Amino acid sequence: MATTHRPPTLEDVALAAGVSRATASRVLAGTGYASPAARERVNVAADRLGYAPNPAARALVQGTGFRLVVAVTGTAATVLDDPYVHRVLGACARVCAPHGLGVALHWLPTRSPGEVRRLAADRSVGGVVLINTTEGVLDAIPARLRGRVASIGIGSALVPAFDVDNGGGTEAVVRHLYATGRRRIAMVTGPRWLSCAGRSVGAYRRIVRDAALPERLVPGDFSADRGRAAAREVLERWPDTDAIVGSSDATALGVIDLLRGDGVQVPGDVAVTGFDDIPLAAMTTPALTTATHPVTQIATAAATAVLDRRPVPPATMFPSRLVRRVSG
Amino acid sequence: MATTHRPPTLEDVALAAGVSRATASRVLAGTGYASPAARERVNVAADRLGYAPNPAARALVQGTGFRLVVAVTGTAATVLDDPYVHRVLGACARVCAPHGLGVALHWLPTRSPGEVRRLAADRSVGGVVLINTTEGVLDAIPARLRGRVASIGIGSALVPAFDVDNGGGTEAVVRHLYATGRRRIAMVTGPRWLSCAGRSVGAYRRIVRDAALPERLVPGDFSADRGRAAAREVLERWPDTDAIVGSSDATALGVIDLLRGDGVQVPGDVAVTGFDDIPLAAMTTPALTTATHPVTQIATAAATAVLDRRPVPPATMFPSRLVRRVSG
DNA sequence: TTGTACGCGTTATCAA
DNA sequence: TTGATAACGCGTACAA
Repeated sequence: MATTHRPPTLEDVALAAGVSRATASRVLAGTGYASPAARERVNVAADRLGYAPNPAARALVQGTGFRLVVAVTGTAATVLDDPYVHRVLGACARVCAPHGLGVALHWLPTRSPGEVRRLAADRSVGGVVLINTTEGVLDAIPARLRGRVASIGIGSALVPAFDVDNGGGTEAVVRHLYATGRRRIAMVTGPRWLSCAGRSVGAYRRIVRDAALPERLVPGDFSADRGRAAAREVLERWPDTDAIVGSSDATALGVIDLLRGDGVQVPGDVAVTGFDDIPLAAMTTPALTTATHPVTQIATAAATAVLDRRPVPPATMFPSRLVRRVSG
Repeated sequence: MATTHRPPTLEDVALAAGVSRATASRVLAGTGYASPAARERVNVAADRLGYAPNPAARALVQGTGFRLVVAVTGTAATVLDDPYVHRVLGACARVCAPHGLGVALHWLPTRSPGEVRRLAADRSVGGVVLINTTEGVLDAIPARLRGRVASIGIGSALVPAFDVDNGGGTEAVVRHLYATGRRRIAMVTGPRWLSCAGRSVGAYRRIVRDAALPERLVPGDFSADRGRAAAREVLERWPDTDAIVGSSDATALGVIDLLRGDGVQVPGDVAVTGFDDIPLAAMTTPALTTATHPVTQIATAAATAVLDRRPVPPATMFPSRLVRRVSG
């Protein structure tokens, strides 16, 4: 009873089942031949002993890795401080837990897409989940990683995509503004290099064009500070604007802050919408009208695809759903 | 050039340095004897080859683990969805990265403190960072984990604590309210089982007693919903209250929401303060007066203590600093 | 269908 | 001070 409780090894299981380690391994890994009888005995023994394979040993022999790396593309390492990234990391961690794997966080500089090769060369890396990735990064991914990479955002022939229907979401938001009487709708865009942001801009342009509304675009970068600056720019260039579409909730909050500071009523004078539905979008005053995205679900799906190594469709789209609150 | 780029192993380094694997290991691990000459040659070779030890192999032979587990105590697994937890996870991940380790997320049920033993038994666990831990959990930690556990919150003889000076922070907040003329100050507490919340309550009681103010305590649980309910309770029991101290920012936002819904001016009629300074506390209207905490720094310190295995003081306190904004 | 034997990269033990 | 060598737990050719 006082003996140190060494976790059961494959050897223990094999011994208890009366077979060789090799047979036990084949049964548990589900690969190779094994008689039904042996199969049964091994499974029972493993269950009884509470056997769990040692990921370190497995990683060592297979060179398969024991870490799932969440790799974030961005211009600076500060992208790793983003709450959204942390949320994805958390979801991945929960998927990894039952496999005995850990997760890691890695910055992929926008300017040197080849950096991803270093990840691929690291034998301790079991898989990679890409965030905010670019085509440059996707192109640099070596074939060796095939089946062990997934992207939250755009994908490629090698990399399955798990993405939000940004275009659809933006469309829903803009249509909603139109439906509630707004006719001079401006948009604060996301960073130019991010293609998912491009889809939002595309949707916006399409709708205003079809409805013969003026196109009013101001560059942004998802930050609240830039939102403030953008709002000022909008006010100066087009004083009659009656709605501003933010490309992120932080952007929208920055916009609202500046507007109210200038005595502009929200949503009375100008409606403002966000994008993403961060936890506090519901708590602000006025509560933010925005589009909500199943971030945890998406991250879970991406991580699962990487860990299961089963064939997945090249692109899985997740809905972006309008959340009507007060601001717009 | 087309050869697959196998990462350098210890063997490669030893070969390049003209010594045996054993010597190279001793030099690189910093343990055991080695002549200055050999030391030099090995280090140079390792640098040139860009050698990094394979954590899987190391974990296998030492049984030391390749994952840092962030273990969160709470009544339900949903505590793992908390943005604060994710932030700690992110900080730990950044500390782990250079060591080639991954991080994992684990729920420790409040009701069964012994659960932590399962973590200790898992050989793949290199270390544990505790969040919101209880004395029950601390007591259940086996000695085997000594030096590989750190706690963000309370500690024990075995477990060094990395904590925010909650008492000091709450004191600063309440004193600030007093200094700005508030005399009937209520407090919405945190969950009872969390001892760090207890320190805040203690600080509050001490101050109101010393200043001969009425003590007005309402139980909370850090959530915005509970904040709303608590605010209603305060309004009913003590209608002349002129300040409400929230034990978290979410609580404060819930309080503000209900107050404004009832036509109570914030901070005109009632001042409201939060605690933690979450990213959006600065963006709400009115912007939240709160206490800010270096969460990332704290998590980094805790993770570093676990990974470095160097002796650390039993308790390291981090300051809680008042942030004066608009709400109080 | 099963078992033997080797290798994965590292650390630890021991003899030289 | 150094270098063989034996583990660590697992997967897998290869032989039986």
